[in-house]
Amino acid sequence: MTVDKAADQAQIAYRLEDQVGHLLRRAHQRATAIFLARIQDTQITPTQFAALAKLADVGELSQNHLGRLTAMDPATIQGVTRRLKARGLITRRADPEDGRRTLLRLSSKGARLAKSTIPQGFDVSGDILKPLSRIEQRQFLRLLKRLT
Amino acid sequence: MTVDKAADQAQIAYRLEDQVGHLLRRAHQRATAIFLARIQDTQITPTQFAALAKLADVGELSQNHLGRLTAMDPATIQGVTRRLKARGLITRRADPEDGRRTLLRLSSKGARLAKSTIPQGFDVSGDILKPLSRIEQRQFLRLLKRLT
DNA sequence: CGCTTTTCATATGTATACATATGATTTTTA
DNA sequence: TAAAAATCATATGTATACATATGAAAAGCG
Repeated sequence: MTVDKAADQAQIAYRLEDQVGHLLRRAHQRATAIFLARIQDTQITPTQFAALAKLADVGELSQNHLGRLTAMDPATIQGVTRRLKARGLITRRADPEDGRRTLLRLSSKGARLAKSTIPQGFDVSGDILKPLSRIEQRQFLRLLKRLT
Repeated sequence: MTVDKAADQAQIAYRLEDQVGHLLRRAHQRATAIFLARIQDTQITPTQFAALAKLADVGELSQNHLGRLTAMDPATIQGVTRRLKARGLITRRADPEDGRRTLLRLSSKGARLAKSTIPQGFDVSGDILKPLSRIEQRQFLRLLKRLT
């Protein structure tokens, strides 16, 4: 509102380069590129990695529950888990207590991959934040968390 | 390196929720959702809006140049401009000075849409940053720009 | 000037991301 | 407890995002 008025009154130009949405999109592109460069030998994507890491952490989960924990809607997590299953990284079974649910867990192959890849996840985060000082990194993460 | 070592030695868990890549992905999802909620009547996406805003700012541009200015690779900007053209929001012509290039500009309809929508772009940015104080917003933008 | 390299736009294929619809199942509620 | 509402997984369609390949055209260079 105030911003809008100011833009009208003072003829402030809309500079795409200064808009937070555009900057978030670019930062996300860069983060994805850094991830893929680091992890490339496993042919795993950031979202697939997120699913594996969460399963490694929590154990068995229903598909939609895993989606919620990794910020993927049902349609997206369905595709991600389908590809992980096709690669033999996870196993599926019907939930004996809820006929709607499918329970997912890491296969032994998936568990091995998670174990060997998760350390690289720390490196990826370090690379992404490398342009900032340690103090700035903490500041940034603190603020970023409030915008999710 | 140091982070990695610390993780190995102290058994620091990999918490997806704390990783900057995951947070950037979620923040981008939220930003997109806020944009779409604000702009929904025009049926314009954030990237389409970025292209329109840039054309409104600069005037005529080659397709790949527009892509560079809006952070889209050639394949992506091709799809975006194809859809904008299909909706009559931009016009295309061959570059008389370079046979490889296609020059793009806003149609009168596209110019009208840009003019009426850009003010809402400020509101979108404001909504995205709303969880932060004014000072935190400036801090965040300053740091975010260095991670693009 | 000819040849190599680069750039441009397009095309194809894979992978998110999400809206919407569907059928099965569970939970809620009247 | 029967009907309504919600949840789960799947399916379809549109839109980024990018790798890779292609043919045309321009730029670089020896």
